[in-house]
Amino acid sequence: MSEPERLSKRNAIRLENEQRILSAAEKVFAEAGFGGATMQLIADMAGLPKANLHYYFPTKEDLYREVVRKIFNIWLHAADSFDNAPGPVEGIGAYIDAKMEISRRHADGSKVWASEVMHGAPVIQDYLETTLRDWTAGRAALIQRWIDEGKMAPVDPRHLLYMLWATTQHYADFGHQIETLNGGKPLSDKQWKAAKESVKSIILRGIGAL
Amino acid sequence: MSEPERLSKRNAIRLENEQRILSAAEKVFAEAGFGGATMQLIADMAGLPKANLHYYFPTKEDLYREVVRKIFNIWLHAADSFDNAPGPVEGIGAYIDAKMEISRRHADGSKVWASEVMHGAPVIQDYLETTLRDWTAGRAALIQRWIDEGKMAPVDPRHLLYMLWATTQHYADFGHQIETLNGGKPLSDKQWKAAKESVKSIILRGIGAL
DNA sequence: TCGCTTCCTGACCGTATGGTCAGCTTTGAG
DNA sequence: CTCAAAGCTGACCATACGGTCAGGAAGCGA
Repeated sequence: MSEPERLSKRNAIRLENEQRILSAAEKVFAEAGFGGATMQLIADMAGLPKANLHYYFPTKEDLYREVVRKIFNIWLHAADSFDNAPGPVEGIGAYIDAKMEISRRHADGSKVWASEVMHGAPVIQDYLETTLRDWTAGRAALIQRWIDEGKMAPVDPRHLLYMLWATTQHYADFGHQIETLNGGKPLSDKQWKAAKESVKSIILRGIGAL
Repeated sequence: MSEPERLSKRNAIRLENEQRILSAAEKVFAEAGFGGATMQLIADMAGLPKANLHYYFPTKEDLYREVVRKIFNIWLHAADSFDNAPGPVEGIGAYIDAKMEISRRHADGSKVWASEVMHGAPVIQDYLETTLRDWTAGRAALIQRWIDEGKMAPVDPRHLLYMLWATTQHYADFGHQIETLNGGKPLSDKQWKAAKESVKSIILRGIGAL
């Protein structure tokens, strides 16, 4: 995060293994939930002995917390799309694009995040009350400004944000359902593009920004 | 389901206990997920000895399956709002109302459903491939008809349906997040009404039906 | 009342899981 | 080259969990 990290063999090994473990954990937690996931399965998937997992992450909860933290940061970063936008069409449009891309590229992480929140956010409640609360207040204010400037219809900024989160996240969390309804096949590139366009056009028109 | 069920004391006891168990199970599964839920906890919450649970529902999976089936039926029933509607404003509007009400009244069930789908629908895959697929095809056709009749803009019916599911379900599944962002308090009656109106107005305007 | 069925439950069991640890190997600074 | 620190792991442990079962209590048709 801060230091450039001299790449000694030790550091390389550490990074490599942590990465393998986190990656495997994300998948297993997404597929089975926290309670259903087992350290043994994560270890197998990472190609390491179980005891080695506990060397890097002392407890299952520590590992889980790290996975959640990781996706939360990706999630927050998508907010950048919002900034420096002259109006809702660019800002919200870019945000939808970014979040749809996250749903596609980080489907497992998204599921872990959804699961965590659904179960009452036992390990990231503090993030919700600080970082997320601030983030939300900031964006709501920005949306309100756009409304005041006549760039969009007077909708409740909070509910608009919830709608953005819901619609984009849905393509990850309910991906299996969508896939089933798509004849059992994952959405193609073309279909993903169509999904993005659908969401954008309905919402942007819905808030009177088009 | 079929017989009027003579209400002998036995039947009464059976119904009462099954209800208590299903109700407790819904809550526990929603809070902890399938893997994290324990029969002991469900038993305690239902006020019955654990062995009694296994008398009514032989395995944890049997119990879980029943909980999922129950919410799925409620979910499907909301579809009735769609029917006999002269156009999208009435049909989709009523559907949003119905699904928002489900999110409010059956938040636990909604979470269980979401969890089930998120984890690949291990126990209700067949429902997705039959009942849900048919349901979706029917509604998509209805929406297409409305488009052809010029009652709304030409949007992709599938993605519109996904959007309806996502936005309404969000208020149940991510209820904890919304509550946190609402100062830690559940949405009031007034706020729920505002949520419904926000969703309806954005979507109906978004599909050019207003 | 009889006798069969349903309902109920404490005690028990096998297993899987999260986690520990002693002792090994590898790395790299001095 | 030395040796302390970091990395690694097979074997092990305590616990908690899903599920079983023998045997008792309650309901109820005849």
